[in-house]
Amino acid sequence: MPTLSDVAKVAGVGVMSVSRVVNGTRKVSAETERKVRAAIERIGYEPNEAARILKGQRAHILGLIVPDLADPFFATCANAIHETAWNAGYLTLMAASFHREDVERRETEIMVHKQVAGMLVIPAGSQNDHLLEAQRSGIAVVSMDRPLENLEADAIVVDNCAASSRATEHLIGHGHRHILCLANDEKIFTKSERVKGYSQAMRRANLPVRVSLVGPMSGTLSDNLGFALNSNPAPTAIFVTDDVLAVEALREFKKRSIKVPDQIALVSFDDFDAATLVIPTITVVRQPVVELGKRAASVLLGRLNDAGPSKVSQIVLQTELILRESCGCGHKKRKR
Amino acid sequence: MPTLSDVAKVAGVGVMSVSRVVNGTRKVSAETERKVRAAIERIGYEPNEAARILKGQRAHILGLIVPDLADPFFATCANAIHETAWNAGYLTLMAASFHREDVERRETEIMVHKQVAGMLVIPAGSQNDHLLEAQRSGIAVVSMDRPLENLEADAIVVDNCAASSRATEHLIGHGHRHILCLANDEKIFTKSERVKGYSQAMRRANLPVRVSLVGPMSGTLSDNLGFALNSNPAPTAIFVTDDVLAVEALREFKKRSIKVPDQIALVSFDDFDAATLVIPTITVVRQPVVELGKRAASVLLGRLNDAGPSKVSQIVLQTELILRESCGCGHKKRKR
DNA sequence: CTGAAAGCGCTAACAT
DNA sequence: ATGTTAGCGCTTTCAG
Repeated sequence: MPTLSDVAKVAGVGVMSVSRVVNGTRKVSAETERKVRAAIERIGYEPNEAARILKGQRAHILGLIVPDLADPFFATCANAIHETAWNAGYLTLMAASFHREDVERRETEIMVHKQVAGMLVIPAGSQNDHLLEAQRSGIAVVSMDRPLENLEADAIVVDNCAASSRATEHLIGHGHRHILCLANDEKIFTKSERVKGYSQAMRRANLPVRVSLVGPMSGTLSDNLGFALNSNPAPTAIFVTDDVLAVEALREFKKRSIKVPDQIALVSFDDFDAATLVIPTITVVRQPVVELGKRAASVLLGRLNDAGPSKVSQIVLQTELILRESCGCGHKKRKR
Repeated sequence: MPTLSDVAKVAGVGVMSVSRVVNGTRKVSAETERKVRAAIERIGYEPNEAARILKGQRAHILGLIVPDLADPFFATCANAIHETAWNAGYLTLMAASFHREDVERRETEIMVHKQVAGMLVIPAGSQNDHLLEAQRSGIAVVSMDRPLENLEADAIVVDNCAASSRATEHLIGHGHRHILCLANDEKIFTKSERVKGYSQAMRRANLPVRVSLVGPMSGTLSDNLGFALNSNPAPTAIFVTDDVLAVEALREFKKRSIKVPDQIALVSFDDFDAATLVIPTITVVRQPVVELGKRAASVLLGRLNDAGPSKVSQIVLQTELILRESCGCGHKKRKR
């Protein structure tokens, strides 16, 4: 591996001239620059990042922490971030917090210690002082999908609330008056925003708000759905706050031989492969996942270049309601 | 950030004693060790990796390159690798090659330059001299999913061929004699192994081998499937070499109102969410994705610890044939 | 505009 | 068993 002084020797100049050319730090005579560039080219010099970091510079690496790298939503996001970063000359150090705040904290500390240039996080919890710490040590932090509460940082989020209202209103538009909202009982920002959006839409239409929570504390989906369907008046439509839950609900309907959308209409958050394969196809809210990642990376990269710490931005991305059959749209008149 | 000499000062010993305690390089008196550990604890010292790297050591980072981080197969694998590496004290620098050999090459170079401890690769192409280069510079390389041709390296692969034979034989067992193999026309190791496995099974049973290739050079799935179905004798069963293709094929059958498995039976490679949601549910070959990642990471981590360069290993993982309805199993007698 | 020297934090090699 | 010195490749500082 050729070093900077190797270049200097070959070019017949001092090491600092080489350093200045490489970094564009200061004016160098055209003649010197030419010689240096030629020498670099000739011996194939690439700056040693470890030495730069030792001198206090930051690595050309972005840190990314998501709850689970195997989750399609996060994976798609991570891929988009990697691509954007790569095009700007950065690699991405990715980590999964496994939905655990303590793991996220330790990973953050290590990344800070490794002098990453900036961090992108989909935070697992609400206690985010480790990110504050990172910011204090001069690392730009951008949060995605969920805003950071106790900390001023750029955030890119999706308008979960408006999207859920729109989806709910669509069901109302189909004439439904008893619409159940099926959600997980986890306290996750995106999920509670979705329940909120549903509730607001129902209240605006003077319809009864009925939320059925599923989870370790609230019982199984099968049980809860059973109660709801046997209640009076029984819901004629259902809004599900995520794809995993939607898939489970569909299995349940299949098991109970309940016909969608005739007996019960359904709209789900998150688009998923199976949504266009099952009969009926499922109407969903599609999130701009790739854009979420790309924008987050762009914002972060922007911060790295601007020295001036401009005001933090909160970007809210809009969703798309993909109308298919499960909501009652589409004239599926063929008998089967 | 406290440094090694800070620790030395606090502990009242020389820097080397501290270094020795931290790295366990050599014997240190119990007394010294105690003092050093206390000092480290007190001022919260953590070794500076940049300085270590500058001295020629390797980073506590594994490099991972897969064709596409958003692909569920690769993402699951990446997640498993990250977890295994994390438990061993390593972070993972992940990159997507976007199925391009030149990108993979550049990413490899950068990772080598960053002094990663080892590399895990699902190679995008067959020209793998960049990985050879990495090996030469002392970095352990492990390939996954696809073996490396012109290079001696540990490899963890799935027995695509045997799995495909077994799937095909299952269809034969159902009495099918005309079985079509539907595959992509890309020249990817795993995919051609699957076609091979199908072909071998057919030949062993003295049945005609019929492979229908789909892709930019070979025409659309819709067209090719159309030809095949209109041929004489028409296939009564179909073996699909991956989930994406299976999903497309199912859409096509749905469009043409062809009933699975009555008119045509189907078995697919790769398990996928929708496989249990559609009617009928789809029989698939399930790959041990998580194990693939975990084993690959373990093998790599093993190499980092053993100084002795033992013989390269090739681990072949077995698959599971998940019997569902699309192959003709399961007595779906209820009329619908 | 350019160069020489000092030192970032660490460890290999040499002293003690 | 322990301490001292030199230097990894780079940039900051200070002279020229």
